[in-house]
Amino acid sequence: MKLSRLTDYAVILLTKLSFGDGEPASAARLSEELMLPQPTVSKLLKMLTKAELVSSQRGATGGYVLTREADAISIGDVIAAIEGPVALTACIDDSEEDVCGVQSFCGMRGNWVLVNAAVSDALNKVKLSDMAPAWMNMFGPVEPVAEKA
Amino acid sequence: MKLSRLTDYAVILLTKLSFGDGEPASAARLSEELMLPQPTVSKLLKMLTKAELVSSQRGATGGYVLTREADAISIGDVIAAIEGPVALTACIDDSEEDVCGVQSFCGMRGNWVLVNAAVSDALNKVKLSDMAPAWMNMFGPVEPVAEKA
DNA sequence: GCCATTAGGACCAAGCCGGTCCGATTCACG
DNA sequence: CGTGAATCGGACCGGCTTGGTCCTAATGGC
Repeated sequence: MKLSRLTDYAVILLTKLSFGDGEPASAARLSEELMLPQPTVSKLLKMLTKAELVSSQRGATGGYVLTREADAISIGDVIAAIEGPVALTACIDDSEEDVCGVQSFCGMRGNWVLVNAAVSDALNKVKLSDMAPAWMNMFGPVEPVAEKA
Repeated sequence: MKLSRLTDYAVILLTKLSFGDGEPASAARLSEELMLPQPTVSKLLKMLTKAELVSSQRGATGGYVLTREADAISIGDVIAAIEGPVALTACIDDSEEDVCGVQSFCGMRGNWVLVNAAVSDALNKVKLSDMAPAWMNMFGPVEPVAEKA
């Protein structure tokens, strides 16, 4: 039981953004500074935008910014944004009625909900701000990239 | 974020076994009574055996039996047996050092461990016995299958 | 010795994951 | 106000893991 690397990256991305100075950070910039594959970063930012964890600014000086404070974003939010809602068993969250051919057992699902809630709770307890340790300063808060000219 | 159907089936299987009378239940029998695909059931039982959640008895009157009481088996155990240990991020559990090309961020993983522990804990709190509601008696405790003759 | 049952492998189809691309949109600047 | 460059946005694709099937060998009861 593990979660995808995308989610891992997403947390890193958001953490990085939380150290920004409010100026929109471009996908290219983030990818470079975090040493992550560029297209993947773009895709992630896209997902996070759709989940409204970050807001996007198009155009020349565009980029991405967090929509909320780092302590208002939980790991559960990120996971939900990237991997979909936390639904341990199939027929928990929405629709999908005939997914389980074994309707007779669906009574058991009631108990799954408990497990589900427990996990979600655990996931939501940890905020994004908790993931950023001191060493994050290593990267410096968006220092001017002196490399092009 | 969801877990595989296999795990779901595994829980059903184990729950069913917990209602057995101690007599080994064959894979074919279980598959029939639970209306689950036979080969899949076999595969699952195999996995569960390897994880030592059930013990197998070969030969003519063979079958599978739980190795422990239902209240001594947690959902976390089952998940670990089917989907591998609960390791949310890549480089948490064992070896695999160069999996994350971004070594510099591994400091963040320390916090993942917390999340990991929280989830594991939540998963281990729920025992197999908690998943078996009253209606399970519907199936009856291994009543003689009167259908062939 | 025969039959039922598990053990363990090889094998295959489907779906998701991770990654790459190109087009649509917006702002800066002249 | 027009041009252009830089940005986001969505469509596309290969590859790998997952879910599921099958067959053969080993084992124990009868």
